[in-house]
Formats: sequence, structure tokens, C-alpha cells
Amino acid sequence: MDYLKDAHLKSTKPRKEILHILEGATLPLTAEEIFSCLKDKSINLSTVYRTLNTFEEVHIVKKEINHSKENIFSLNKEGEDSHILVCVKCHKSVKLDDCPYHEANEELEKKTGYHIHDHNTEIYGVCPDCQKK
Amino acid sequence: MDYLKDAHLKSTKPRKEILHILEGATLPLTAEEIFSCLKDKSINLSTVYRTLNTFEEVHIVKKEINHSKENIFSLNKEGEDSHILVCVKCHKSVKLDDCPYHEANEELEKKTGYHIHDHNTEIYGVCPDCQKK
DNA sequence: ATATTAGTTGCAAATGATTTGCATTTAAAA
DNA sequence: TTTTAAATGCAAATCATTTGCAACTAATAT
Repeated sequence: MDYLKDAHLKSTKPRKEILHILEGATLPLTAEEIFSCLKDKSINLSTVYRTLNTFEEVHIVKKEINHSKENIFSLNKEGEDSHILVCVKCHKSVKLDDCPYHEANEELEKKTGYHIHDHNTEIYGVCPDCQKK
Repeated sequence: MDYLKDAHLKSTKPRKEILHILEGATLPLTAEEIFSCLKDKSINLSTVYRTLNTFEEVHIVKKEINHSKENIFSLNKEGEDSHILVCVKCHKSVKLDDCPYHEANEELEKKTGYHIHDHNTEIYGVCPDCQKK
């Protein structure tokens, strides 16, 4: 809740607005998308970028890359792993209920000694519809 | 072997040189890296980019994204899937001998109807060394 | 071999997301 | 209320990548 105080960041208008937008988002957003959602139009795009990067450093948000190589940001809600199956042809995606790689990753940790925390896997394939074409 | 003829692409000097460099590479390379490996220094960087994109379209190369959001290219050798375990802290990576997700993916195909062909997974975690720190 | 032509290339300029320098402002500590 | 380190707005810089266009060349037909 108190993301800013917890991270020892000053509570400013841009930061509060950006947090609010991220809280309302169901999907990760680009900096531009967040920028255009801002009610206070005097906030600068570079402030949005800077804020999002700051948020990432203190783990308030998670930064990923979308299909167009843009950074996309989403609130880093602990324990909210998503596993998405993405069609490489039509880009349609399906949310999986649970991690299909859970057991496999445990095996892998034993074998390699790595502590795996890739729990937002995007799995690529061709969806049933596109297979027909 | 005869990548160019097979793909109905003209056999030009830039293409042959770039192919040669890719054949000698053990890791995926950026366009710039390939460019600086060229013996014929009269070849233009944009030709390298264009060539690599053409190669990708005809599936001669595989295009991926590295940590700095640059495109990296590698020869698309059939049946040479790689599974790399990457440390998110030090970026050290370990090649896995075989796909840890093979069975899990088969399950997933049955469940979803998707035809999965993500067989160059990068798995992220923290390596043993970085866990100590 | 030679001419033809569609596909390639070099060059320079454009693009587009993201970053940065710097002067100004502001939240929070004293 | 004063002080000060941190945050912001603005404009310009970055940097990988793409693109328009004129010149060139490999492959095909003559």
C-alpha cells in the first residue's frame, strides 16, 4: 500500500499518479501508455520514464519487454506469478492456472544449484486456430 | 550448407561473408559484432541489418534479444535447441544438456491445444555464487 | 557471351524509445 | 521556517535499427 514510504521515496504527485494507474491496470503498460493516462498533463514523459526506472530499482514494479521491444511495467505484487502461453502467429495469449514447470524447476535447482525465480514465463507456440491456417 | 540457394536468395559477397561469420560463431552475435568481423570493410552496416532480417524471414537465422535489448542472431540449426540457465545477478549462464520442460510441455500441449515450439528457453535464476553474496 | 531485370547494396537521413544535463522546484528533515 | 537532498520539466542527446533512393550486380532469358 504505502509503496513510496516503504521504499524511502519522496511522495510526489507524478509518483502517486503513476502508482495509481499501475494499480488499476490489468496488463503491463508502456511508459507512453502510462503517460497518456495521466490526469495531470503537466507531468513530463521523461519523469514517467525516470519514475518507472526508480520503481523498478526498489522493486515496486516489474519491468519486462513486449513484442515491439518496448519496456512494459506492472506492479510487483508478491506471489502473483503469471504463466502465459503466447501464440507466435496471432499473438493471442492464454493465462495458465498454474506453473507447468514447477516440478521441472525443482529438479533443475537440485541439479544446477541455481535458485530459479523465473515465475513469469512466457511460453511460445502456435495456437489451435493458427494451426488450421 | 547451401543456405542461399535453398532460400532463393542471390549469392552476394555480403551474404556469404555474414553466413561464414555465423557459421564460426559459438554464441549469438549482434549486427554490430558481425559487422566488425567482416573482412570486406566496404560492406555497410545497414546491409548487415538487412541481410540478417532477410535471413530471419527465410529461417536461416534465429533472432533473439540480449540483455541490452539488442537483437542477436545465430544460425538456425535444426534440432539444435539450447536451454540456457541465466543468472540474473552476474549474467553467468549454464548450458543445459537437455530440455528440462520436455514432459511438461507435452502435458501443456494436450491441455491447451497449442503447438509449443519454444525450445530455446532462457531460464532466469540466481547462481550458487551470487546466492552467497 | 550479352542484354535484361528484379533483387541488392551503399549512403545518408530518419525513426523512435529511452536517457541525460542542467536549472528550477519541492518534499521532508532540522 | 529554514535547509537541503532529491525530484522534476525541458530540450537535446543517444543508440540500435530502419528506410528512401540511386547505383550496382547476380541470375535469367536472348
